[in-house]
Amino acid sequence: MDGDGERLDDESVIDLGRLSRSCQDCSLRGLCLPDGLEAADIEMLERVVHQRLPLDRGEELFRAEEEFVNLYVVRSGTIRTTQPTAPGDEQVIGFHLPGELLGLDAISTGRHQCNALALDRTSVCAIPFNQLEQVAVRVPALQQQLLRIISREMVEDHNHLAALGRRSAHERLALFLYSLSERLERSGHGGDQFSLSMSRADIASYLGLALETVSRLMTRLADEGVIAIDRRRLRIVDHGLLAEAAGNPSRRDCAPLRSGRTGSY
Amino acid sequence: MDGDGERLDDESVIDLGRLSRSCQDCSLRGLCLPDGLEAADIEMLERVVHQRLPLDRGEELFRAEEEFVNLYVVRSGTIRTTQPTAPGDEQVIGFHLPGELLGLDAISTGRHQCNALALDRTSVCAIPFNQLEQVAVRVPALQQQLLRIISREMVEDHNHLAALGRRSAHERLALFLYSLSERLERSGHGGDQFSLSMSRADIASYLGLALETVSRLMTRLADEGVIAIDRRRLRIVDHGLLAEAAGNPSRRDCAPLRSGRTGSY
DNA sequence: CGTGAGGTTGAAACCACTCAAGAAGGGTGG
DNA sequence: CCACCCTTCTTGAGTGGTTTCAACCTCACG
Repeated sequence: MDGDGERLDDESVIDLGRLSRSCQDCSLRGLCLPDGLEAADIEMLERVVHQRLPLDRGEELFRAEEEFVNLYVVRSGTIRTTQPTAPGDEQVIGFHLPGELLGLDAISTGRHQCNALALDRTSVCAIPFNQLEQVAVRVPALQQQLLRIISREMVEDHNHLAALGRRSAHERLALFLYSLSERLERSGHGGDQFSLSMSRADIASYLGLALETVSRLMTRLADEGVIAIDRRRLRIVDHGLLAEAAGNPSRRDCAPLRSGRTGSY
Repeated sequence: MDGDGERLDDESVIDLGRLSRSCQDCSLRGLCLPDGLEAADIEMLERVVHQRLPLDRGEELFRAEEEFVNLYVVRSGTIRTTQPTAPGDEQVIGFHLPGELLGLDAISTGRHQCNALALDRTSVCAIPFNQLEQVAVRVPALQQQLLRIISREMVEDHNHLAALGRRSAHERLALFLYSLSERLERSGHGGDQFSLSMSRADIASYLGLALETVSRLMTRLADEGVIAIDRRRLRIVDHGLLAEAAGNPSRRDCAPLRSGRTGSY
């Protein structure tokens, strides 16, 4: 409940000091709100952004129904957002990787709509939304950037909807791994080999499948030579095969990323 | 289709004159961008909004990949948006009823991401986005309202995702009819009895089901005394039963805050 | 070295899909 | 006005992909 407006104690500031504390220097600058802004504008933005204490695996960032105070940007780690459906049951809506904003769906009602939980040790920047709006009034470029980001989020939701609507379980999982790899690469991690921060149950919920189905298909993808998987450690063996299994998603993706070399090496 | 920048000829202006031509007088004011704005601000908004010639059933408002020029608000009728998936195949993403904005997902890339097609004779207001942004710079309330609307759209997408992820076909259809009824009522139509502007195939695609399944379940809902249906003419016989079949969606919308323990992960 | 959470694998059941045929409008031209 | 066609919708039968239920494995951790 509290925590949103908390002060950072000295210790944590020092601790975080090793990370870049300004948006200017942040390695995620190009993915985040500052993208496309002038230095002077970024400076105004910086003044309202503050870093939270890192969350441990399993800690909650916010819960549905809580008052909406901050938007958050993931700096490192992973945040899982879930939508409460029936009491005791929740649907995974998304996984938020470094550079990605979350909390946008709370703007409409002033209360969070979903639960946000750290799957890793995760650090985030908090951006008090009303302050952000005030800066945006004076910095049109920021306002535009905010809209662009929300719009991009919407496009991703629509792609996800299309996947849940028409694709087979096999395709869904392949598409999930494919886009996860792309996003990780974008945020600076190697996209070829990484560790899944989410459980099979999380993936299953996200893809609208049963946990066991995800498990089975994961081994099937491994058998097909598409990936190599050991518990949560994943390596993409053949990008071409993965793209194929995912239904060649490159055309649907908006970002004109260089198409990955499909070679195995 | 071009048409985005077209001028309204005299005839059409006269024709449309019978409808309220200003946002101030518009019956949808409370649902649309002007909601919450001062009269003076609405006036500024009005200056950039213009009405399009009504679209006939089956006419396209825009197509994916086209340059993004306008946002649109539905005044009357229905617009269906679809996302191209495989060549020759598309997934229905949403149905836009009077008072609802569309085109928001084009902001991110500057190109439309989906096809928008009129299911009825449909009239819309067009809002050139770059002009809207300029007005928003001078009218903070408009900027806030725009964000609120996008955010609301996002919440609806998430609800839809949750429905596709976990719910049975029966529940999905019930939920669809329930929310359709609610939205129609909100926009001034009677929510008890209305005509479905979309085909069974459209509904099926939207819900991630086969056309035949929708047809079967529609008659099943009728047999259960939930609805009465004759081709596209639909009447909701028992709201309580419908809500129940839909999984009591009202509780999710305004559930009281439940302060939970932090997640046992 | 037990314990438990997370993951894998198997067998059976089921829901929704596919294929297929037929019914019911709505429109068009004669 | 009727015959015809075409689209849309309904209904049936059979199939299959996914789920469910259940047992077992494996590793991390106290």
